[in-house]
Amino acid sequence: MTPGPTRQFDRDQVLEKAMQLFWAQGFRGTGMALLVEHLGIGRQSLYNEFGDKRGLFLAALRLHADQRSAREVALLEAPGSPLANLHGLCRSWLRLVEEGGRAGCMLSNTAAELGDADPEVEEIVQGALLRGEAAIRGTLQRALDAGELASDADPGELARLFVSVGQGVSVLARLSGSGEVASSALRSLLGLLPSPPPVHDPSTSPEVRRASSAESSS
Amino acid sequence: MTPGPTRQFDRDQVLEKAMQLFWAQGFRGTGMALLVEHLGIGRQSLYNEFGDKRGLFLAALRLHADQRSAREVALLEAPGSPLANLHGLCRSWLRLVEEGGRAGCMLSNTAAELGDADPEVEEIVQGALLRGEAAIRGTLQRALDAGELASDADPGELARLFVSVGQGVSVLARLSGSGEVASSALRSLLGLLPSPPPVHDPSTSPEVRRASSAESSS
DNA sequence: TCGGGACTTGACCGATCGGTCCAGTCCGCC
DNA sequence: GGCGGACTGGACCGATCGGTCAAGTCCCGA
Repeated sequence: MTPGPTRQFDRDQVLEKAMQLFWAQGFRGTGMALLVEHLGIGRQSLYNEFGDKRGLFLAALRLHADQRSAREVALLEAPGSPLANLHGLCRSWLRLVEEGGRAGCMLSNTAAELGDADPEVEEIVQGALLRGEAAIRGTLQRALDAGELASDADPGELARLFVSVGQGVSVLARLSGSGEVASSALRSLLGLLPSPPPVHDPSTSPEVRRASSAESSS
Repeated sequence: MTPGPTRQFDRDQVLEKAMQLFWAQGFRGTGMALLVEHLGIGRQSLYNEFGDKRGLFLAALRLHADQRSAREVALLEAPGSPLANLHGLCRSWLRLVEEGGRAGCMLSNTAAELGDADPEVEEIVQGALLRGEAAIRGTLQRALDAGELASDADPGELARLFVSVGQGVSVLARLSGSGEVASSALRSLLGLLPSPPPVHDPSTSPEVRRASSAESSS
């Protein structure tokens, strides 16, 4: 139970690599041999640590879900205009499509591959999506309260639309030529929020830039 | 090359069953043994007919893509209000979620499982999505021309939003508790089309009624 | 009537799958 | 210094994978 005397691998690092492999190739598409080869951990140690392949996958999936939730919550609950934060979220999704190298989103990949086959997998994916939905809904609500949205907007339904588009975009991200479709969809989604981003205070990190506004931030 | 003398199986029927199995369980999740067991065809005949497992899968995927495209085009190009047809399309998606039994859409499942691994698979999926996008865009354009849409609506971007939502919804369909999210998203998507369904002639099913001004179609 | 070829059947193949066993190594602790 | 336990590496396991072989059956055309 204690870390043990001569552990030669870093659990977090192993899990991170496993996540990347499962993410790119799916559960069934990633064999133990390949995992052992790339994880920097012996086969037996792997089984000691995670039980079996499914245990490793679940741990990797939970890691991904947590990372993703944390990132989205951080984006959405950043100080400043809630509406601008929603734009930031969509931009981060877009970045995933354009730079993510065809990986898409591990949650949607997993749902598609194993969604109806493994209740525990399903629970993790569902939980992450629900957390995301709640965060988006909260942000929409704050935007509504701040008068940034049309007064008849429904944060609940809009949030679910956001989640669906996010999942759809990450499916499209797995196809080589669909980046344009995905970015178009995100643009369209943002376009239906009443007001374009009313914010770009220089205090936020300079990575959030749109081509439409001045881009020499530094 | 000719159909042969004593063929004991129906190719279309075999392909249909294969499609359902691959649809539900994916390519890697469906073994040859199970296929042979459920397809009503001997193992060797299967290989004679389709070459190998991948050949069978490609044929099944093409069948699915064609069926889907045909159904969507039929829905969208039906006589009557283009806007009403778009509503009909979303309703058909919703039906897939509610009654589809966690299958989702084979295109999105396949994209998630094999999207970046097999160019030919990718081409089929992409082609089907592009055909769907084009059909939706055309319908939106007709709706625009008929004055059913706000004059500043962009059919191209809206169509891509539709496609993305459709894919997203079919991912959510694979999770047990997400039917509500999916239906909410579709409702939200429809809600952003400027005018609620201007059609409900008593001949169509009366399930989609929103509190709005009754308007008889031409 | 009698090949010949399409089709079926089921045994069979090597490769790979996920998972286990075990001998050996190294460390902290008494 | 010696003991015990955590950890390692690699041989090894049965099961299953996708795919093939070969013998047998049946119909069509000559």
